[in-house]
Amino acid sequence: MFGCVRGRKNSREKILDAAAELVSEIGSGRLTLDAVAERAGLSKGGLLYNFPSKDALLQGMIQRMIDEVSAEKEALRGQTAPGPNLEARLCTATMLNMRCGNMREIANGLLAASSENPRLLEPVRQIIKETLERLKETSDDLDASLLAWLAVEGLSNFEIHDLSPFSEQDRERIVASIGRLLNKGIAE
Amino acid sequence: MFGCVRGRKNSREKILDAAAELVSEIGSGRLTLDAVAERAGLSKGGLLYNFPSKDALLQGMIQRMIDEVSAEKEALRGQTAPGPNLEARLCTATMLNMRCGNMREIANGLLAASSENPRLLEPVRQIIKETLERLKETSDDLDASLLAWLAVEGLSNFEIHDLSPFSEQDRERIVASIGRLLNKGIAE
DNA sequence: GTTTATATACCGTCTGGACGGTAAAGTGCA
DNA sequence: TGCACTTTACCGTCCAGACGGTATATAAAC
Repeated sequence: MFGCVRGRKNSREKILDAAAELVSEIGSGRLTLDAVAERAGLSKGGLLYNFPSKDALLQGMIQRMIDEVSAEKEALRGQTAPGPNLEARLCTATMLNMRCGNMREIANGLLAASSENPRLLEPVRQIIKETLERLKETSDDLDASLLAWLAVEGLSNFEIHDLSPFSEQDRERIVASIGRLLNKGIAE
Repeated sequence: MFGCVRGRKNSREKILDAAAELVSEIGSGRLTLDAVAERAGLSKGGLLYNFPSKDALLQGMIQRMIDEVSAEKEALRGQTAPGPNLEARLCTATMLNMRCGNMREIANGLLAASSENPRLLEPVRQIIKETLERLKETSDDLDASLLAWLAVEGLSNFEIHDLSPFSEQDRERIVASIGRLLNKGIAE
């Protein structure tokens, strides 16, 4: 076909998958190059060829997360009904949707990065800043948008750390009330 | 005088202080026993006498955090005006108050623990579960209480990771709207 | 009240393994 | 043949924990 099948692209993806899996299995602090290499079906040398250092690997993980989240968000943008606080509804829906599947991996990767080297979170910081700016520009009810955003962040954080005390019903109720908040705002 | 000045009680506190400081200085993943010992003005052997393993140290850090937060909360209980959703107002105020000072240390310790060994978060999980139960039992407006709680969690998480995009004004505005949410609920 | 015994608190060194990273030697496609 | 990619073999450092030892305090025995 086109390009090399055992090419760099392919290995990189396999490595990032392996790293993400491992982080959610054994915890962010225990991620080692040896383990990633083995899981990815590659020698350590091969891993270090693709990512010349552990920092580079973590950076790669973060970048992929960012890309995935923003892809998910843009995908949702197409299917979201118009209405008030559109941007906030997109942000919250994106996070809430990704729960099953890669959400856990994503945020665990962030943890891995920040426990190893907080500076790696810089791109994330940037995204968050931009998100706030967009919310400020476009929200019909900024208070509601910010609260909804933060609540979803809080919920996600609970779920990431396996700290969530909520039943499925609880969660649905919360999601619904976030929706109400974004549609109707705070009372008075 | 009385007793030993270099008693266990004293050393344990010094060690926990040192560990908390270090975590917020160098990051949760880089905490080593040697560094803690040196910072605490103690040999490594002495450290390991007080906390027989690194796990035990992390556990100690978590327990102290829990105790501090709950003390802060009870202190606030005395000075909080009666009104709707009292428990939620206490939870949120506790978190929001502790920001300057030990809040950062506290949550960084949690990070250290969870990056090293996620099981250490079990006591925290328990606290969260209990908090939810109390909120369910006592809230006048459970939806508002949960949203407020989660929003504060989200905000705290941003601040912990140095990810908060909010200016001081932004933050005040958010705190105010959380207050309004708890007092007046979601519209309609 | 002095000796003996035991507990408490701490020190400093050592070691074995883990882990990040390097470098030379293949492998196979263009 | 050269280039992209990978393996194998290795190095050096860091670090948790073990261990043997010390000094002070408390208690018990005589």
